[in-house]
Formats: sequence, C-alpha cells, structure tokens
Amino acid sequence: MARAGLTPERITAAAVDLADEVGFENVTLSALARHFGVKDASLYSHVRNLQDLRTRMAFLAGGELIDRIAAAVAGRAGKDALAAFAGAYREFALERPGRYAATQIRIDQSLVADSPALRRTAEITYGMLRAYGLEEPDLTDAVRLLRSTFHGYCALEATGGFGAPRDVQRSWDKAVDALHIALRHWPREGQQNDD
Amino acid sequence: MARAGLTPERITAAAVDLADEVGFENVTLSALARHFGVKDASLYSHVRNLQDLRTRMAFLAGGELIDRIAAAVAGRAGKDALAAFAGAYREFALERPGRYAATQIRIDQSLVADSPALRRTAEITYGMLRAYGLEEPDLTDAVRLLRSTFHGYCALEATGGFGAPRDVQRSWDKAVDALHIALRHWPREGQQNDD
DNA sequence: CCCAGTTTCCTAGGTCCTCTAGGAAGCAAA
DNA sequence: TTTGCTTCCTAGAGGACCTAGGAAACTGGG
Repeated sequence: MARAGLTPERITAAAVDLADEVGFENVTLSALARHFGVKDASLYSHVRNLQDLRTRMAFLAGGELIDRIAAAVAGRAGKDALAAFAGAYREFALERPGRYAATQIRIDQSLVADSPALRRTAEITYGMLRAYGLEEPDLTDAVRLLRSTFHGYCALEATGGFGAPRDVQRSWDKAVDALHIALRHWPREGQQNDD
Repeated sequence: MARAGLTPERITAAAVDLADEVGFENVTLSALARHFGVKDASLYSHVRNLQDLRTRMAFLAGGELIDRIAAAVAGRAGKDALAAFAGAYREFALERPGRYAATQIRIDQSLVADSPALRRTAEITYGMLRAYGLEEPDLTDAVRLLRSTFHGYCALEATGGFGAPRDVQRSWDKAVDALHIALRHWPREGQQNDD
C-alpha cells in the first residue's frame, strides 16, 4: 500500500479547509480520513485525538487571522488603524467561518503560554491603542472591549442573529465609529463620568 | 412498566439544567434518557430530534434571560438602565452557561417570527435606548453594538479568552461606561466624525 | 366494569463517529 | 540485506442519533 504522506500539518490544513466548508463542529476525523483515502485509525499516528486536532486548528487559524490583521494595520494609526483592524477581522470571520470558529475554542492554558500568534495579537492590539493615550489598567479594559465587540458582532452575524433589514456592513461601520469615540472619551480610572 | 411521565416541557427543562452542568454541546438525548430512566428511542415521541430539542432549549432559555433583564431594567432609565441590563445579562451568562449558550444557536427563521421572547427582548432593548434620543437607523445600529459587546464579552470570558490578571468585573463595568459614552456621543447618520 | 383506541415506551437494528490494540507493509540507514 | 522505525492496516469496543414496528399502559364510552 502506497503511503498517503500524512503529517500533522497536512491534516490540520485539510481540517481547517473542511471546517470552512461544513462548519467547525462538523469536522470529523472520519471525514478527514476519507479525504486522504485512509482509515480513521491511521490519523491517530499524527494527531492524538479530536481535541488535539482542534487545538492545532486553532493555532493555525489564529496565525492566519493575525497575519491578515497585521497586514491591514501596517502603516496606519488612530482611527484608520482601528477601522483597518476591524475590517480585516470581520472579513476573515465571514470568509473563513470554520477557521474563525476554530480561533474561539477554549484552549488549555498551558499551551497558550508560548503561542507566537497570541503574543503577536497582543502586540498589535496594544500598539494600535497607543494612539489613544491610555494606560493600564484602562488599556487592558479597552482591548477587552474591542475584542468583545468584534467577536460578538461576527458571532451574531454568523448565526443569523441580526434580523432587521438594516445593512449589516453599515451597522458595523457605525459600531467602529462608536468604539473610536468611546476610546477618545475613555472613562479613565478614578474619574467620575455621568454625563 | 410504569410510565415516566415525559413531556416536551419536562424534557426541555431537564435539558437546560443538564446544559448548565456539562455544557450545551454535551447535552445528549442518550444522557437525558438515562436521567429519566428510559430508552433513547422513547424521547422521540416527544421531541422530533436533537435539533428540535435544541430549539426548544433556546426558546426556554431566551425567555428566562429576558425575564431577568426585564426585572432588572424595570423602573430605570438612561445609564442606570444600561448598567442594569448589562449586569443581568452577564450574570445570566455566567450563572447559567448552558442556558446562555442555548440562546445563541442559529434558529430557523420561520420559527423566530412569532417568538414572544424575541419580541419582548426587542421592546425592552429599544425602550432602554429611547433615553439616548436616537432614531432609525441609528437605533438599530446601537442595538447591534450593545448586543455584540455584551455577547462577545460573555463568550470570551466563558472560553477563558481573557488571560490578563485584570479583574474581569472591573473591565465589564468599564465597557458599560464606554458604551454609555458612545451612545451619548453617537455618530449620527450623515454626520462626519473625525475627532 | 370492560373494551377500543390512543399514547407511551420498548426492542431491534442501522449508521456514523471516536479511539485502542496489535500486526503488516513501506522505508532508510547501517 | 538486514534491522528497526514509521506508517498504515484490520479488528473491534463503545457511544450517539434515529427509524420501524410492537407491546404495554392509560383513556373514555358503553
């Protein structure tokens, strides 16, 4: 029997492609085995189990996402950078739904520690916010707000959560505008803000 | 054999409880059958299939969520109402993770149309925003921003997405403050806003 | 109280998926 | 060529979803 030339990398790459087609949840080792013309059990020489595969998918997809964002943000600052970041993020989520879903799974904290993709993401995000002159802990709060809104919007959009006929792109642009304003007028630590 | 007294309602109630324990994805008809001391196949007299069950769970949990929010928001307005809404929302998501996850699944659009819970949710949300003096389409955009941020934050928090040591409750309060500011200074339709 | 009809739950079984154990075939280097 | 490692296989256990068809438990009318 000729060998199929499997490696963890090839399997993971096929898995994220499959995820974009059929949805992250529906990526199955059986389906991947069929794709490679191989028996289920053969995959277990390269991948420990389904959870291991999903973790690999998360790292692969996370790297691709931050690459796109980095390219979009490069050379921009302030609101420009924010809009570019947001645009790249949502584009990825819509174009590659399976990969995007992979980036959102819970990952063992011990594996997260030394992930270059995560470090890069943090660097770029914090760097982008430098223009707004925030300092810790406001900086972390602001990052969390941005991630939450971006992710929440894409998640709701993906699950068909927006029923109203209002154009989804326009709402997104408005949300980015609103976030920019919130960052400009950030309610700093220790400061009252009722107005 | 004594009957177990199954109904779609009892099954759904048990299902959301189980979801809070083991996670929405891990709610299985087999596990529910075991819980009722009954064979898998017996459940199919009351529930069409797994998807049907999940839809029922979504409606049940969605109703509970909006009930909590309504109680929290009642009698408040402006920033008070916003904070109450946000607090009730996040509390529900953290206390009842399985139920919360159920509210986020994709649901057939034809079933959504006449859901009282959804109508109530829309009423309360739009009502809360009345204080900010927004008009359509800004109103819809603002609702989408709020839903996105609330959901995104809870989702990221639930999957352990916030690694930094910064207190998660404080960041949440800050996010709500920031949203309040964004709503006060909303970038209205047709208006330039670079500052 | 008994009987017919309905509902509820069962057995049996098909399909698909995950994952393990152990064996054989391919490959590479001595 | 032989040795040993890796890759892929067969075999099979176990769990989940779901269907078809049958039996047991209820229900209401006579």
